[in-house]
Amino acid sequence: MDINEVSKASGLPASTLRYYEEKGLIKSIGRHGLRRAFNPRVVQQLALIALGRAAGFSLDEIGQMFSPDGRPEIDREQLSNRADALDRKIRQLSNLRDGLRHAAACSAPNHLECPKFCRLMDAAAMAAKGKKTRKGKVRPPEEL
Amino acid sequence: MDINEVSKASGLPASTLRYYEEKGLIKSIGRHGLRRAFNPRVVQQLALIALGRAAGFSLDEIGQMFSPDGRPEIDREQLSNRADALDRKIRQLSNLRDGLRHAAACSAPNHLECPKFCRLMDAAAMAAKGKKTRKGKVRPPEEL
DNA sequence: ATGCCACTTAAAGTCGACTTGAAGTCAAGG
DNA sequence: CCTTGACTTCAAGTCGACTTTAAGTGGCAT
Repeated sequence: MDINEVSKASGLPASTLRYYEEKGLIKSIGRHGLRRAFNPRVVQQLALIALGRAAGFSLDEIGQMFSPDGRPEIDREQLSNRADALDRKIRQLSNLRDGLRHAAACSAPNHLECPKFCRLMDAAAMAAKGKKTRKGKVRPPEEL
Repeated sequence: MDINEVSKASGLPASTLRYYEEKGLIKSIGRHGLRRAFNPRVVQQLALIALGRAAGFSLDEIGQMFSPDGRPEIDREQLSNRADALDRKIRQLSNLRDGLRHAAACSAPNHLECPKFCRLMDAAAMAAKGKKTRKGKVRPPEEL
């Protein structure tokens, strides 16, 4: 597959594919002249990468989870830690969601005066507070 | 409260507070010489802002949710949309977590060949793919 | 009155994840 | 053979959310 085919199949712009290759997340299997040739497997790899991004992992972290040939082969403890981290995040987002849901329904003039809202928000905030002033950005990379 | 007190109470560095004020997310209620003076209410406002960030809102979006004086007057529909988006994300992350969990336990040589892993990953990927924006159609107001 | 120093500002820097631009290469069609 | 244009590289630019830095200010203790 040439880069354009992969681009179409994966939905990612060619520039991103070059960038990912440069970063070592994927690799091309050869060249036709200048042009990269990709193994079709790369498409599934890219799906996995997108998934990792969606889960909030950085490209570097993803690079460490999947060997460049696309096989997820990291030590099971790390895998398990990731799952735990995800679990905590899920719980936090759940509280947040409930808070938003309630805020949308509740008719208190000021949400800050609604005890239910405050309770839910406190729960969500609590989970967020757990981590020390890490300087990572919380903003999710892709809209899901 | 001076900026340092707010900083301690909120856990945010003073530089961030100045930045937020510059962006119009919070405002100081006066000056003592050069130094900003804050109303203690700002601490709760900051908690709300942190929450908004955690929910995936940008600072600009958050800025639009608060009336100029800081009272949350959020459009309920937007709130509800965001809750829905959060919900989809939570489901996706849950699948991902289960996938990781399984990968940590499963002893298949290559996870991509494990049907259970693939199934979970597909489910997670599906959630990501489902909201593909078709051109020509009005895009829903939410975007997480 | 003097000097400390926590605060101030404006501007520049950082970081991740890309995107864009300029300049070059080369397989294929005319 | 020559042009075309999709690809290439490398450098620089962008964006959001801050942080850092350099230079300045002014309340307060001495």
